[in-house]
Formats: sequence, structure tokens, C-alpha cells
Amino acid sequence: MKILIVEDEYQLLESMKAYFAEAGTICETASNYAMASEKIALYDYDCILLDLGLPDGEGLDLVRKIRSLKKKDGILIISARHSLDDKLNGLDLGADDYLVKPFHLSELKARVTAIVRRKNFDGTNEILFNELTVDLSSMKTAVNKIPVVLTKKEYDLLIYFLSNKGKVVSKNAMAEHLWGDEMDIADDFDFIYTHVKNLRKKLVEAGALDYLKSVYGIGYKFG
Amino acid sequence: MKILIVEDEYQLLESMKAYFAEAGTICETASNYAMASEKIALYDYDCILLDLGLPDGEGLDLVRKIRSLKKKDGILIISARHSLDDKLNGLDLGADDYLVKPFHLSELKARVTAIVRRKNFDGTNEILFNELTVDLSSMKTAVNKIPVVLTKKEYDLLIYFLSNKGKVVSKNAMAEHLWGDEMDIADDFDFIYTHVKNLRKKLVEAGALDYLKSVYGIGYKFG
DNA sequence: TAAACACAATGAAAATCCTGATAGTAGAAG
DNA sequence: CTTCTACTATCAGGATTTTCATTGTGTTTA
Repeated sequence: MKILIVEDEYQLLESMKAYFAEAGTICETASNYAMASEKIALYDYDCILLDLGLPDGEGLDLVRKIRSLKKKDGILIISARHSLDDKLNGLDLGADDYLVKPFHLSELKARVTAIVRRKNFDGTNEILFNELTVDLSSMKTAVNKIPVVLTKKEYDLLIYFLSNKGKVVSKNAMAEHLWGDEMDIADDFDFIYTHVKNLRKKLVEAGALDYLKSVYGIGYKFG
Repeated sequence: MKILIVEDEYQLLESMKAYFAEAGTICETASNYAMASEKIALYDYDCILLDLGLPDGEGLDLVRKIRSLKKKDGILIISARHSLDDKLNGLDLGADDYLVKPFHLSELKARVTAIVRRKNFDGTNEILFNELTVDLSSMKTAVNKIPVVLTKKEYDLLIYFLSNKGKVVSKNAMAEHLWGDEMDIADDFDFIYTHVKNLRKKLVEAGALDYLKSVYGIGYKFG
């Protein structure tokens, strides 16, 4: 999972980042309107955590912008303002949820998880695909009800494939989502092959069909 | 693969037929209860797509009939009715899945594929053509019982030719079937020649006759 | 019929992908 | 702190897929 945190208070930004990173989420950050705007235009995120009180621009404009770009990133608005107006405005413009400062990091995470879950999988916390089952809340995977133990990367990979079922995903996009922008796009993606191989092997050995087709020169297509 | 489509709406019937035929599936059709009943009694299908709203009989009776004949055809019920009763009834009587109108053809196809896959899970599903044998469940090919090792594309190609035996297949259709949406608009089919060549070579070297005729300006004809 | 053209087949080479072995790393356990 | 273990990354090989250049074959036209 990959999120963008837009927040100008340095301390808070760092805590949020640390909290999510701890849980294995790829975090990118922006501390002002301009940076946020740029990153949003360039990348896709599972969820954008957006503080409305930015120094150089109106946060709600970002919401408008994201939706006008037809992007499907989840949006969680964070604000110190208690005004009902802002909240309604945000939701009207297409934000998915709203959180008022101060808040507990655990609540923040719960809401982000909820948004991502809703966005990708219709609110159920289980993904079903033929003989394959993935329980998002417990992060357990199974083939025909028989548990399969996946590593973090394998699990992330599987989730990514499942949430892009039927679509061709490029290795660039995969790297982008699973490793964030620490990784140079021009690098080669040998390590992806290995994770794909391991994931495939575990699923097939557990009795699943191999739904993953490689698309020569581009990436993969699942389902 | 061979399916029977039972549907009284002419337009829908034709679209479904076209969609499956394009993918190399053999399609037979019936537009009323009587025709369906007759075909079902006479032939075996991998899957029967059954619309419940027939003019001259109750579709669920067909399900009952198929099962009482101990036939193992897969059954996918299609209906405009949302009622849970119908769904449960159908599944109780032995249907394999249920689809409510309106639906996307892609979903229909996915469900049919799933049914057929389930049905053939441990049964050996073999295609036989003279000295040629293809085991679909294990994806193994043989000439006169002697195994021939094919690559994925070669295998796909062979299956496509076999399921369109006797018919002329265009290179466009081949590309569509073997590469689908993974490939952008293809203006160049050079790679098909290569795969055809490799497949031919392997089969002929294994002792099979060359059943593949090229059709100038269009594509190929197998058998 | 011969020439001109379009399509098909071929072999070789390049690009990409898969696999197994191996080494580095981080966290858990002792 | 050290060892153990599981995970991730890297690498080299071989396999697969695609591209390319060339040659061969069928079709049309003069």
C-alpha cells in the first residue's frame, strides 16, 4: 500500500510517516500545496491524507483537482477546523472521509484502512477470486480454504494484482506501488521476478491455477 | 470448448454467441424451451447458459431435467429476476452459478470459464485429433502418445487451431485471442509467423502431419 | 508469360523472462 | 551480544518471446 501524507507541521508529519512505515506502508510526503499538487499529478496513491491548513494554498482545491483528473485515489481530509461546512464541502468534492485534529494515530490508520478497503473491494474485508481467498484484516491467504503463508512482499504483490484484476500492470507501476520512489525508475527490476516467482510457486503448490500471465515487455496481467 | 446458449432475446443471443465464438468456443444456440430440451438430450456441452425467462416453458425444469439425466454439463442460470428464491431454487436443482441481467459479457465469460474449470478439475479433459493429443488439465501435448514439449504460446496456438478446426481463422482473431488487450493495436503480425513455424516444426518432427494450411491474405486453416 | 507486388516462411539475433543458487539483512530467540 | 531464521535482493544460466533481414511463394496486372 502506498499513501501520500500532506501536512505542514513537521512533527506531526514525521509521526504519521513513522506510524505507517512501521506497518509496512509506503509513505510519501508533501509539506505544502505545491509539492502535494505535483506528486498527485505524477503518481497514484491508495490514499491521500490531506491537511487542509496549508500555508500556500487551499487544500480543498486539491480534492477538486484530484477528482477532476479522474483519479481514484482515496482521500482523507484532516483539519483543525471544526466547521461543518468544511467537512461537507470536502465530502461533496469527493473526499472519502474526514478527521478532526487532534486524533490518535490508531484512528487515523483505521480510517485509511477503511477507505482503501472500500475503494478496492466493495467494503468486504475478504477478497475472493475463484479458489483464492485473502482476508485483509488478518492478512491471511488461502487456496481452497487451506492457508498459504506469504511473506510481506508476496502478500503486497498479490493484493496489488487482485486489485488490478484483469488489467495489465507494468513493472514500473508495481515497483512504484511496492517500493515507492526510493527506487529509480531506470533501474532494472530483477527482484520483481523473484517475488513473482515465489508468489506463483506458493499459490500453485497450494493447488491454485496460475492466473498470472506475463506480458512481454510490460509487466503482468492477473485474472 | 463447446457451450449451449439458451436465450430468447435475439440480440442478446447473437452478442453472446459472437463473443464466445471469437474466443474459440464452439457455440450452439436455442431460442426456446423445446429446442433447448432437444439439444440437451442429444448432446453434451461443457456449459449450458440458460435464460430462465423462456416463452414456452419454465427454465428451471430444464435444470431438473439435465440433472435427472445424470448429465454433467455445467449450468449457468441467467435471469432478469432478482428474487433470491429463484437463485436458491436454481442452485438447489443443480445449477453451478447464477447471473442476473444485465451483465457484462466479460463477466459471463469469466463465470463460464470458472464453471468449466471446476467441472474438469480432476477429470482428464482431452482433445483428440488423429495422431494428436492435448490434455487440457495438465497442458501436455503428444503425437502418437509421444510427448511433445510446447511453449505457452505454441500451446495456446494449438488449442486455438483445434477449437476452430476446419474453419479459417484470421490473424486478427488469433492476435486477439492469444494476446488480447495485452497488446495495443497490432499492425504487425510477424511474431505469429514465428510461433506458427515453431509449432509446425515441433509437431511435424514428432511425426504428425502438417494439418495447418495458410490462407493467403487472411490467416490459417487447421484440419 | 513475365514482371511487379503482397504475403508467408525461415533462420538468426536481440530482448525479455524464469529459475535456482547464493549472499546480504533484519528481527527474533537464546 | 550472538546465533538462528526468515525474508529480500542479486546474479548467472537457460528458456521464451519478439524483432529483423532474407528468401520463398502466391496473386495480380500488363
